Amino acid sequence: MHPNYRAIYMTVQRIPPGKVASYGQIARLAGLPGRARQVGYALHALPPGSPVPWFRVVNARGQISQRETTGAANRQRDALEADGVDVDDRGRIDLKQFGWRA
DNA sequence: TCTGTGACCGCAC
DNA sequence: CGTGCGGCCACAG
Repeated sequence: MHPNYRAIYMTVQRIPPGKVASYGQIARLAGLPGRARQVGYALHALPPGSPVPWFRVVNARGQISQRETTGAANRQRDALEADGVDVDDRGRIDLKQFGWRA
């Protein structure tokens, strides 16, 4: 596995339950400043059933990122609510309340 | 090599 | 509040 991917996955696993982090934030904490896109790519490549809590990663505006199939986004919303995070009908999250401040 | 694409970001309107 | 634009960089073909 690519070292950068490993660093990204390690960082994502540090997000506390009930909190969310942005792609850019993960990139910075993983030692890859400005490479938020690679974080998205790494999560996209993540196999199903992995221990990495990918659902705790949202974009900088506190919204669930939309992808090709809306199914994934819906599953992410469910996972977050099961995690105790409030998500409105438009997929928005209050970062003041649920943002992870490392 | 070169090109198109993308689970992004920040700023200007 | 929303949309658009340039910048970013890894990956696939």
